[in-house]
Parts: sequence; structure tokens; C-alpha cells
Amino acid sequence: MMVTAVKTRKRTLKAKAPVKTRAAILPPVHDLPPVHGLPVNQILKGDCIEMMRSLPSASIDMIFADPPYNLQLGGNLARPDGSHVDAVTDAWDQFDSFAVYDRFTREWLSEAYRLLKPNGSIWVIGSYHNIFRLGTMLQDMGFWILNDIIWRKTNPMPNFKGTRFTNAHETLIWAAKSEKAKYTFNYRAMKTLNDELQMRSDWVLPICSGKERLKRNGTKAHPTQKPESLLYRVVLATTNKGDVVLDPFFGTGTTGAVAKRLGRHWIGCEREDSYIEVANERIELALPLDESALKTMQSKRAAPKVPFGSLVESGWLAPGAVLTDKKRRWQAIVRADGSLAVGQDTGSIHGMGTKVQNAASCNGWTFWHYQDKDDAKNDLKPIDTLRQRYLLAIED
Amino acid sequence: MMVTAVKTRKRTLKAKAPVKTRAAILPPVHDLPPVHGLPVNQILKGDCIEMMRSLPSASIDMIFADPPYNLQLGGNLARPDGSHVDAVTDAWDQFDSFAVYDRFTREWLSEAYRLLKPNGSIWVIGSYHNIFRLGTMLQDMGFWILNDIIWRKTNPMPNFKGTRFTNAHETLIWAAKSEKAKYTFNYRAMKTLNDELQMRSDWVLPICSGKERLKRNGTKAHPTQKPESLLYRVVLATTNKGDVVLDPFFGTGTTGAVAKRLGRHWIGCEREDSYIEVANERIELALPLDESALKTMQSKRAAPKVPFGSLVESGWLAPGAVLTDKKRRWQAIVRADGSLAVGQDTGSIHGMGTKVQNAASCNGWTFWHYQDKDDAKNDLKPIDTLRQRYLLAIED
DNA sequence: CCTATCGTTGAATCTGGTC
DNA sequence: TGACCAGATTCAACGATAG
Repeated sequence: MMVTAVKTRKRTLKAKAPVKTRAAILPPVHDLPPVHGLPVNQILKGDCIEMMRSLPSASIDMIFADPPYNLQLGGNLARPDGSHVDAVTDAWDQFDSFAVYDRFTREWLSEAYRLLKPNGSIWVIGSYHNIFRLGTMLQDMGFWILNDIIWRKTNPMPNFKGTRFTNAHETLIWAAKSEKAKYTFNYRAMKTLNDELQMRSDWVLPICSGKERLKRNGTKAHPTQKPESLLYRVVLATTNKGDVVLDPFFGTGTTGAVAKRLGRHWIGCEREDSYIEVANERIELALPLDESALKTMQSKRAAPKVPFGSLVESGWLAPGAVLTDKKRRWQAIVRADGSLAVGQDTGSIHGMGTKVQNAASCNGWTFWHYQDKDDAKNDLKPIDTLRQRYLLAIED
Repeated sequence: MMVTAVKTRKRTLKAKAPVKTRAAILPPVHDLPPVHGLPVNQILKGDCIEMMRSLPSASIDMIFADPPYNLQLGGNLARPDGSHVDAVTDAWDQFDSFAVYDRFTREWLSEAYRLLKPNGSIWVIGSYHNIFRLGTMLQDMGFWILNDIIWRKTNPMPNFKGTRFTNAHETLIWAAKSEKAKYTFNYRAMKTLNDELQMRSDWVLPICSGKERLKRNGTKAHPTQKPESLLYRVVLATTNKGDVVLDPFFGTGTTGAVAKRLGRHWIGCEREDSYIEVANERIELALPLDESALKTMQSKRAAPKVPFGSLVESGWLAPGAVLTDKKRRWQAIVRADGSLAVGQDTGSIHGMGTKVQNAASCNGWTFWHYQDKDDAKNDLKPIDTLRQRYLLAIED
């Protein structure tokens, strides 16, 4: 079996281009010592299992794998405005059964196990369609799970038909090769990145869009391109400078681009020519992360928004409680879902405030009041004071 | 095999207690129709698998299960043949203990599958130690996963050693009994609860602490008591009033307390006397919500259907009236039979909306607009507002 | 140049009743 | 069981265009 190494174009060639790119102007940032016996900083073209078999055992420091999710989609899906949703229907995501998917998974995970150094670690990412199978198989193969990480998307696609909860996250699993392994975890770097608080297992990051999203002929080059901010955190947390990172499902090369920026070696496996081409161009141009990408890496410390319903389900205000305005002109009953009922009319705290006053708008938090039982005087307090207390209670 | 029903104490008994509880003073608010052939609103004392075997097939609307997941951590673990399993030291033992855990899981999940009604659904909760095995087994048994939900803890325990990411979440899986099942999802109630945004798959809720955390002799009564807010959302989202909710790992009865409050029947399985005692006391004190508070915002799907023709024959819209789309690109004439005419073409409000836009489908109620005479500004309103008024008018 | 509005789009297991 | 059709259903971010 032949390994075809598709090298990224040489910097010297790029410098002759008529328009100087920033990559051509800037000096190379890292000067890493070479790695012997490994085809580093290349894309290996071909089936990932075969490509991995061509590499020597115990040679890789970290593996990041974004395998097919095995989505099992029904027919076409339309948005409420009638437009068509461009779904992931590529051949590479089609498997006949869980058994077929499991066999495929076991094969590439076996190679991953062999390739990892004893103290190396692996990351896999998936959704509920496949992540449970990945996790089970990791455990059965002797990997030792260190964390499951939730990527909470700030801007997920909604559930257009209102049939389920909005699927607003993906799950990553981080595992060592054994229970006793001395894996790399850059605790200090993570804490710094997170405003001096321990980095948690839930990461709030936007999906990959805008200028970061790679395009070919005006359409997305890859259906499931991951954001660089996600890989940045993964690579920074669990590798050291000069380490070798392997991505068996390289796609458009997010892992390679981030590894290059952070001074790590990378190896990618990819079958599709079109992805390889895009990835090589991208990595060649890889620069220090741009402003917007850096910004998303910092934690967001803004106070969380509190839906009125949270007060109800957390028991701060019981369904059935009576709210009034400050002058007790109107009464409203709190209902189980956090809506208010005024006579036959129902709606949100803001909507009902607007309605009873026949106003253009209304801030329900300050308009509606409740009677505090602990208060001897029959004073009314705006429900906003409950929100303040709730915020204090849930504060980290 | 005997089923021991440990009933919650009767209200009349409670009334004789020296200290009157709130539950004793208030009249019972719900009057749920009885459920025949099921020991509802009781704790079944004993092994959960045996208890579940005593219940009839296809009798349960929703199952919430918080199974133990410390089995592989070196506690006393017995193989099915009774022999002792040594503490987990290597991958083989680890695999061995997973096999035991899997067998246990398969047994109670089989019973859960049998007990669920065809359109019922199941919730399981766990951490990375066991959730992947639960998810895989659910899929292998034919359950159809609807969502995985992340309970994002606002106040998790820090990782004291700084060796990993702070484990700040737990994972829930929500699954139907089959792909085609018509499961219950109260979309509108969830949207209302979340300030008019779709409820997402990541839920931010505090852990159970403070006054809610049940104590015995000054220490926590149960090591993993779940917050009521979590169960509140689960029960409100995926059951209807009067449904039967089963919790095979009842513990201190959070599921029962919330079910009672929300007007659902509950059944709990629990082995430990101390938990049963605490749970019964707690549920006895839980206050059911009254009818009006229990009501939630209804989706249009649940509202009675209004044929467009009804608006015409009731005089809300005269034959000959002119409808347009929002941007006045197309005009349609209302005809006496409730059909629309656009030029020579005629059809339903939906059909004509579809046709003029050359779209795949169209909701005529929101597409077609009329001009309100009472409105001084020449604003167009969707004919859906007429339907809303009609619905209010015919409501008694 | 700034702001408002409109159109587009993203790993999605995405309707239900009747004939 | 499949075809038909009434009708319910979306959030955040980005880019282009208009004012």
C-alpha cells in the first residue's frame, strides 16, 4: 500500500506570487526541531485507516478526530419561510446500520490506540447520533476518559418544526491511553484563558461562519467545518510545543491550521481531493489568529439573561402566585410555564404588562409586583428583585 | 414475587399530627381521574428490576431514570455468579466491570421498554462514567433518541487538583420507544418558559443545595439528589396532565414531588428504607398546583381548527374582499365558498399562496393579508389575526 | 459614514390527519 | 399503506443594499 504525501507548497514559491500575502511578508513564527520517521505537516491522501496503518506505533502525542456522525436524516427540511435546508447528505456520512458504523469506528480507534504514545491523549467529537457509541468503544478498548466537553453553540440552527429541543451543542470526549497515563494538561493556560477561573467542561463558542468559513465557488467548501477557536482550546490545553497532532478526518484542515499557529506538528488523513486542496491553501496562509477568533476564545463574563420561567421552575415564584402592578390596579396569575394570566388573556410578563396598560411596550420585570411573605409590612416588590436574588444565587 | 407498596401517608392521618403542615390545611387541588391496574402515587420497595416486572406492559407514559454509576469505580461489585470483582486496576478488569454494568443496564432498560406505552418516552441522566453506555444501549434496543440534554451546573464542585477541566455538567438523554412514535413535547410551554425563544439542549440550572437539599441528622440524605427545577422542566416538557411517570431509582423522590405538583401520577422504585422515608415525607408536603396555574400556553397545533370558509360565512371577511401578500406583490379575491381567486386561478388560501410564490408549500393564514378598516394607517394584517379573534369569539 | 432592513445560512435523525 | 393536503414552524450572525 502506498502512502501519497501531498505536501503544502513551499514558502519560497509563495513569495514569488505577484500579490504578496501576509504569510509571505511575515517571518515563519516557529522553528520546530524536525521529527524523524514521521511524515509531519502533510496531508496523507487516502482512507484514514490505511493511512494510519502506515505510521509507526507510539509516535503521536495527540489525536483529534471528527469522524462521520452517521446522521440519519429523513426527507427534505424546509424553514418556515419555505427555503431549503442544506443538510449533510454526503456519501461519507452514510452507514447501513449501527453494526457497520461500529465496525468502522473500532478499526480506526484501534489504529489510534496503537499510534498514540503511552502518555498521549485522544479527542473525539460527535453528536447524540454517534457520540455514545464512540464513548462506549473508547472505554471498552481501554482508553481512560478524562472529561466529556460540551461545545455550547451560541448560534445553532433552530428546530424549524418545533418538534424537539434545539440541538444547540456537540460533545467532545478527551481520553488518555490508560488510567495511569501521565497525560498533558496545561491547567495554567486554561485558567488564564478563562479569566482566572478554572476552565469548565462546557465551552461557549460560535459555529464557524463568516470569513472563517471556507468557500469554493461561493458555497461552503466542507459541510461541517469546525471553528478554529474550538481546536485552539483543545490543542493549547492538551499538547506541548513541538508535539505531533494527528487528525484522521482532516477535512479542510482546521486542526492543521491551528497546530501550525501554535507551534505543533500535524499530520492529516483525507480522502477527498477537493478538501485536500482547500486545506493546503489554508494552512499555507495560516497566520496568528485574527481578532475575532481570539475574542471568542476569551470567556464571556456578561451576566446571564434570566427568563422569567426560570424563577418559576426554580421555585422562587410558585405557579398560582398573584402579581399586581404597583398600585394594585391589575392582577395576574403566574402559570406553570412562566406565562401570566389576566382574566382570559395570557402572555409573557412583558406582553401582559403592555396589554393591560394598553401601552406600546412594557418592562414586565419592573411593572409586575409580588408580596413578600417575609415582609411584615404589606409592601409590594417588583419581580425584578427576585431576578436579582436569583442571579446572586446562581453566581459562580 | 411480592410487591410491597409503601403508600404515602393519608391526608387524614397527617391532619392529626401535632404540627399542622400546609398540606394538611389546604384542600387537595387536583382531582385526577384514577388509574386502573397501576399502583400510582406510591413507592414500590425493592429491587427496581423486580418491581418493574410486577407492572403491566405499555402502562407508563414517561420514565425518568437516574441510575447508579459508581459501579466501575472499585466499590464492592459482584459478578452475576456471585463472585467478587476486584478493584479496577487494568483494562481487563475495567472491561469486566463494564460488562457487569452493561448487564444490569440492559435488564432494567428492557423492563422500561416493556412498560412504556407506544408513544411514551424515557429520560436517563448520567455522567461520562456511564452515559455513553446508556446511550449506546438505548440505541441498540430500538429506542429512538430525540435529544441529548446538557445540564450545565451553575455551581459545580471545582477540580481541586487542577488535573482536568472542571466537571460542570451532566448529560440527559431523551428517547422515544421507536422512530415513528408520536411522543409528547410541549413545545409552546418550553418556549414560553424560555422568554419566547426555543428551549435549547443546554439547560443552565443550579445544583440542589440550601433548603431544597434534604438532610438527615445534619448530613445530606442522599448523595446525588437532583434539583426540582431539572425535573420540573423534564415533566412539563414531555408529559401531559394525568400521565403516569415512573422513576425506577427513586431516591429521595424528586420525581414524585415534582409530578405531584404538576398534576401527574407517579410510581417510584426504591430499595433503601431511609430514602423511602425521606421521600414520603417530602412528597406528602408537596403542594399540587391548582388548575389555572397548571395551564400552559397552547400551540396552534392544539387549538381547534378553523376552516377559512368559516370566517367568510360568519361575516368576518366578505366575499369579494381583496387579500394581498405583505409586500402587495399579489392580489387575491375572496369568494363565497372560502376559496381565493388570483386572476383565472382559484384554490385554497394555502394552495394559492403556494402557487403565486411558486413555492413548495405555504401557510395561507400568515401569507395573505387584509386591510383593517379600523386602522387609520394603511397597515396590512395577516388573516391569521382574524382567526385569532374568531377563536376568542366562539370560545365559551 | 452610519443605521436600518433584508436576505442568507448553519452536523437536523424536524407534521399529521384523512381518504 | 401511500398519496394528498391543510397548516404549523426559526435564531443568531453575517453580508449586501438602501436610506
